[in-house]
Amino acid sequence: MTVDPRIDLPVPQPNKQHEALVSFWWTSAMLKNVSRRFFRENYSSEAHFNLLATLMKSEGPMTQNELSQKLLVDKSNITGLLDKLESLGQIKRNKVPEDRRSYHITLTDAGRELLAGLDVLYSEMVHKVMDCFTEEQCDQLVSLTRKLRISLIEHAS
Amino acid sequence: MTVDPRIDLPVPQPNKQHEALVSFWWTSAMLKNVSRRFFRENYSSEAHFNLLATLMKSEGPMTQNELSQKLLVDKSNITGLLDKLESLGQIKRNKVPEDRRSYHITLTDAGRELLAGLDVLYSEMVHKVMDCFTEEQCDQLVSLTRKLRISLIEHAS
DNA sequence: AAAAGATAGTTGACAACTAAACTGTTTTAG
DNA sequence: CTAAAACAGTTTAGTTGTCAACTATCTTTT
Repeated sequence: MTVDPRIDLPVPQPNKQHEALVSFWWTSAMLKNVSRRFFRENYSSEAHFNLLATLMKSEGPMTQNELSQKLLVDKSNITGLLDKLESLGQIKRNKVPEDRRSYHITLTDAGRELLAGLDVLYSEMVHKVMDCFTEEQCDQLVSLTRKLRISLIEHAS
Repeated sequence: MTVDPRIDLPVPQPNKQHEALVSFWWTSAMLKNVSRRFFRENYSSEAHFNLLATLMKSEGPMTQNELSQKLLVDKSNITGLLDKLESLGQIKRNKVPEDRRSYHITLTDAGRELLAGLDVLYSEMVHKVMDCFTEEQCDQLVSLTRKLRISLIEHAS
């Protein structure tokens, strides 16, 4: 029984700041891989789930541009994603009378049902993964990552 | 002067565990975007830099398989990446006498020079982004992300 | 020593994403 | 009021990555 080599960083870092950022990056690569496999097993994808969930939880309809900003992806990506989901009958593009350039995107019943199913599995997964974190640790993680977001926006946007 | 909408999470989360994981995910998406732009401005990419840096810091030569595991990407991805870097004269594939299936990958002088240049800019960037974190906060981030890696390996691999 | 299985790397098909150029529509400024 | 600028969404081309099937080599089992 050996220790998984992915637990510790691939190379030593020159100082604590580097170490913290690389540790974060490294973990996010792992989360990405886990997440890809999880959604793949459930015949979906991270982008798909996030899109449906964002639509579900938004108050009022969203435009593609708003979705693009919320989801931190390029708007051209949203176009393609919505094309697919529309053809699967999970969302609808509704013309906006006040602005003929835009669409209001809404979930169909099929979209809502699919999301409901995925949400159960997703919540189970989150619970399993995060169960070893105390409330205080969760709070710390939220606050540290929020700090990092602010810094990223400030120094690199 | 309004607050950047990317600071706070796109949708409210049902509990602290969800919030922590989503906050982490969200931040990692931002870091990814920042990182892509940073390396693109410097005529490189995250994958490119990570590969060179990993080779540089390894003791002894590495095989493609080892690189693939260190970098958490598929081995076929390493093949393509190395093809490009080899054609740019930044790395060399050296036949391994003891195992004729493998190559030992080494940096060329050109590769080392490029990396040295990138490393300066990268370190500046890390310093700028992480300067608002105290040592203690860096430690916390390292320890929380390490914990998350362990949990991800345990519950989802 | 031979057959079966594992491993290193490559290939090809594909998925997810970006960026830049484009179309059509709306807003703003002279 | 009209020209210029900004904006929403699409298209196209290119990048980065996966996965599965494949070749060649090495290891294990018997």
